[in-house]
Amino acid sequence: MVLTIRKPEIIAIARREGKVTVDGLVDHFGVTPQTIRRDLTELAETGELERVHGGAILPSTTVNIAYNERRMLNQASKVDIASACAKRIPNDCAIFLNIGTTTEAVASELLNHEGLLVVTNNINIANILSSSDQIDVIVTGGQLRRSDGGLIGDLAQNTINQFRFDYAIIGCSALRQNGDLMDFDMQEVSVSKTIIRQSDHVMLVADNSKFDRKAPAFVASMQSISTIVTDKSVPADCKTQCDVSGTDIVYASS
Amino acid sequence: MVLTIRKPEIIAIARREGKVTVDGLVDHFGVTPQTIRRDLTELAETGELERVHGGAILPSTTVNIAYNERRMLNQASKVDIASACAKRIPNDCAIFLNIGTTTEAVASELLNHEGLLVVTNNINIANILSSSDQIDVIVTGGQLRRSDGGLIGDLAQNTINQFRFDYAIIGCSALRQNGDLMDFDMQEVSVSKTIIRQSDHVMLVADNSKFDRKAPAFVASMQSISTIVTDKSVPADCKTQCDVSGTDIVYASS
DNA sequence: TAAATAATGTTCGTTTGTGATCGTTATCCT
DNA sequence: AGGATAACGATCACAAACGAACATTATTTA
Repeated sequence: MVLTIRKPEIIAIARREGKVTVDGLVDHFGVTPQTIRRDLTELAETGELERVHGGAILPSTTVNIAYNERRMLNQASKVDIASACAKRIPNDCAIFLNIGTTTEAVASELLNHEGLLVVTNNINIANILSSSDQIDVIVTGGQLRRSDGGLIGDLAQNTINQFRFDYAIIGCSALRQNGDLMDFDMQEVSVSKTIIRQSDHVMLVADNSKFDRKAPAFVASMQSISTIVTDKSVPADCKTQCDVSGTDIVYASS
Repeated sequence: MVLTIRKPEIIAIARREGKVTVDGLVDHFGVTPQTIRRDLTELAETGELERVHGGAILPSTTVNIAYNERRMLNQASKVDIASACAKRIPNDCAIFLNIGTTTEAVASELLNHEGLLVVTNNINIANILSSSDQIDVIVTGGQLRRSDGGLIGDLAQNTINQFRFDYAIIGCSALRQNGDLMDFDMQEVSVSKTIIRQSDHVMLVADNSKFDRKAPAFVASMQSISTIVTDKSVPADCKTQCDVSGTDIVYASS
């Protein structure tokens, strides 16, 4: 057993991207392929990764493939956004993390925070955060939606109602030009509304693609949002709306 | 103790960056590599960091390793027991799966059942069952216990109270010779009691090692158990008690 | 202030992770 | 299918990192 200093970062990349390549890690760490191969072999021996030709992947049992692919969408933007979001969250506070791939990225970025109480209705986030002993995780109950690991239904909502949060990190399916948050799923809408009501600061994490999408159900207007963290410049209409409602806009950069 | 000033800062850096290097700390503190090595060695001895060549990393995996080892204990017996248990559970019914490595094994064996509604307070079980589209999974809320993926606290109990189960599959920390189920954790005891109260059939899964153990908290007597699934023959006292209370004994065989 | 103790720096022999080479094996492409 | 190409694991040499022992400096205590 050798335990290299690169191990945690390799695991983090694998968690984030679902896989790692030898070449990618060579570029990332500036070492030879041989060294990376040794690292991956070790990680495979301890069962933390599964070795494949050219790299390694997450152990197959834990991953939902369709979901994992969606997770890869705009991966780079999501990580940037998540990182910017995590930087604005202090230690020792109570936060809620909602369903969504971007909020999952935020969870990963929060792993080095201390003294957090995190409530979530996303079982993937619970899995991610369970590796930190500095973070108390509370899971809302609810029916498990296999497509994305979300917990939905009355149970979730009732649980959320019992808490007050310093920060809520939420995503949305789509953002209208006027800054309205929209979603596909009615059940999620009522959960999101509850979260917003119970939180001092509401941070919306949304990459640029949300502006091109449509979704039927109204969640909230920009007025409810304290901060929006995104990757590229937001449409003018939305920016105006943010000014009116006093919403901070944070642009993530890599 | 040598480290008075640098220790908290080293830990802080490690938490923030996921790792520390000897060189980096040398620059940071303006001391010699040897001093840093001494610091890191001490931090490693107290388990606060894990030493690697060139620096140190966070010991993030320790909890999971401990649990994984426990899961492997008596693995063969557990699979046998789980298989026998799963065979006695029909399709299209509502069941509860409690915290425990053996109940996790049962979850794996249930993957080919159809039309099940499974409620669980074990996040690992939720992960396992999420790969079947024939099983509806409901997760109780609660605080996530990192050591075993259990969800505990009032939230869990309140959720369970809202359901009635055809079958409950429960484990226990120890079984007394007279057939009393015992547990280590008071919080789990009250959850288990609730489960038993809400279920038509209660199946206890317990490998033989439970008879050799002691645990302080009383969960239930054999009278509450409909079926006990185990691997080897149970002690005479316990068997008598089963006869009295009408508890079926099922011996798993591979 | 002097003695005692702890912390840090220095030196040196030892360990070990890394890179290079090479023969083998898996994957890709026609 | 079968050759081309890339990835792989084993082995070895080397340099960096390591720990032990001792010297030196800071800090505490009497």
